[in-house]
Amino acid sequence: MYRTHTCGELRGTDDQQTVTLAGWVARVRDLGGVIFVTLRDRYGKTQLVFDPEENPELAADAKRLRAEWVLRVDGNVRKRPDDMINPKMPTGEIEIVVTSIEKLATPDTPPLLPEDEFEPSEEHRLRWRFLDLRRARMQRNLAKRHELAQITRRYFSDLGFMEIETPFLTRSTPEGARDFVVPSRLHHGQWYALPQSPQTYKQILMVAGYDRYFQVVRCFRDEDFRANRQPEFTQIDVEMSFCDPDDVMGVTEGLMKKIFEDQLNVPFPDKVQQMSYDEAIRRFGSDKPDLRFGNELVDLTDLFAGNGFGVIDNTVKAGGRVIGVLAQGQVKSSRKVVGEWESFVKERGLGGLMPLRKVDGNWPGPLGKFIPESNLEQAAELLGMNLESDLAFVAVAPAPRVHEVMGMLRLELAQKFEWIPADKHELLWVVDFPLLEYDEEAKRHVALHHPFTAPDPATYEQYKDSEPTKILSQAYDLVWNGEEVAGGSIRIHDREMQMKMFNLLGMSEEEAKTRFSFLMEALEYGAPPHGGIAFGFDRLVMLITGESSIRDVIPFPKTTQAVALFEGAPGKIDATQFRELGLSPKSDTQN
RNA sequence: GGGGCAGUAGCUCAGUUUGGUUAGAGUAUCGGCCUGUCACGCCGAGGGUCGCGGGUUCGAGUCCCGUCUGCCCCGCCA
Repeated sequence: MYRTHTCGELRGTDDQQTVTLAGWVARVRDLGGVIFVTLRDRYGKTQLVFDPEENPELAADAKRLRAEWVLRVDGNVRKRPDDMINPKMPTGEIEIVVTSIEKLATPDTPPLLPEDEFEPSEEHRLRWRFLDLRRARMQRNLAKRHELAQITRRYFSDLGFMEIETPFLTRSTPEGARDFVVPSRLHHGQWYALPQSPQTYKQILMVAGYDRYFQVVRCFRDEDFRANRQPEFTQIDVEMSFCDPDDVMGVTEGLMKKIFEDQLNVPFPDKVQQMSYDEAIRRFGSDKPDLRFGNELVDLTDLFAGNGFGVIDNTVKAGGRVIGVLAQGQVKSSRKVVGEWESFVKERGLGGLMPLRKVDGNWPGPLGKFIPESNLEQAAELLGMNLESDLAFVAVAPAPRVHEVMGMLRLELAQKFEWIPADKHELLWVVDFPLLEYDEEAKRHVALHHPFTAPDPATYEQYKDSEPTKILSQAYDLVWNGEEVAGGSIRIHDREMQMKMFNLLGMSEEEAKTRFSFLMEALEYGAPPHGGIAFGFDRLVMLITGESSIRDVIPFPKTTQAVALFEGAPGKIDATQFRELGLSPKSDTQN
């Protein structure tokens, strides 16, 4: 038998028991006589003791133990004297008086010590992932990940949802992110694509009558990566038939309530507030506003325009807006610091940033030069400024870019000056998204959500032929502390409507039929009204564990260059593989 | 695609501003001492392609150019 107990379970009440433990050597503390060894497994750590007076041979052997050796030990549980209890360890009341050791593996010095005090670079951690994953924090994170998957499956199953798998080898579809593609060996010149999400499959499952579907599923997108964006990531994918947005939102809130109450011990709001996309952009410059702090954007256009300030007047005439944001307590910011904030917005496409503040009874800077004092005072009032202590930043630029950038500034200021309370949780639904936006580069409309999102009927009728970007959609995003944790919509279930949507996206009937044949076909044969949502599973786990990087909740993540440092992917393939696939490598990429 | 930061001992970092003797510290490793530690402590030793390539210079970890890797931001990501 390798073990009778794990390294995390023995307590004072187990005193005198004969036990066998197995695990990794975390530390050896050789005091010259008595030797302590901390043994680790994923359940915890337990202290082993070797006393040379009781067993000199065994103690001599224990002296030679090294970090990360794998041991099986027999021994007796001994309750520690009161003054030697380690209150920081769950097993701190006891230790094991070892009677025999079996060394199951005696590795050389490892390149990384998986103890919390050592924090190697991320590159190193990813290169030696199997060692890094031994650390307690990573084991806790992956345990939380497992737990959330279990909660999810239980929750949806109890509500009558079925988990149904959908293919990973599917066909490439236009719209949306770039596909990862896989060459076909049996059909040279043909390619599979890995799904960006199971979107079309879950809609087809609705047509097939599986009226409540969910799946914890991997999705793949070949775009440029960032913090918290991986080429493959996991979604909790949900779809239901005969539902309106409230049904989907209700089901979504139910899972969030479980997460809040059972995982975070945070009360869940009776009613999750809703905010329109338009309002979110106007007030926070973002479609995922962080409501944990104020400093809302304030539109100062009416106060500042028309006073002979050229930049403002000209920009406003061309449709721009003047937007201000409060920076409390910052009235004394130096010219240099203000300049740094200006660089921040300039890097994001604004022309400049003007400080608004009163110093020694004057309003320094360009605003004070052109804008009447009463208007400046009204602006300060609207921004909620305390003129003794506060500063505000003002920018003028075309909307909505000015809102977006000032929203980024708001977040950056909040982070820098620590305005966000650590224990606060703010949830909201963002609704009434535009259905379409105009893509200047492609010279056509593109779907804001995806091309299967149902339009809001009223605005559709009103604007379909005149101003399609004013059509709203039946989409909804759940935002938690400024992070989008779930997003979904009611889908188009009518073939004609779907065809009109493709037309709005600049696709001909023929094109739509070819590219979305299977969906169009399904919509022809009795599609129920349906809708759904998808949660970003990795992000949820990150928020639950309190981690700040998605990579710390994914066992084998990729770098921002989409490289797997541990396995070494992507890698070359050999000439035979090329031949079988009917492909010929460019000379410089062949082995 | 654009920008920022970083790369020095197995690991984490200092040294780069202002070029100049033998590149340091902590930790890990090895040796010695130590009987109640829990990041044990003390003494000592070994350990370096200063990411890589080129350039400037009498002399480069330090300055210049290029390049690779990691992280972060903008764009992108329905």
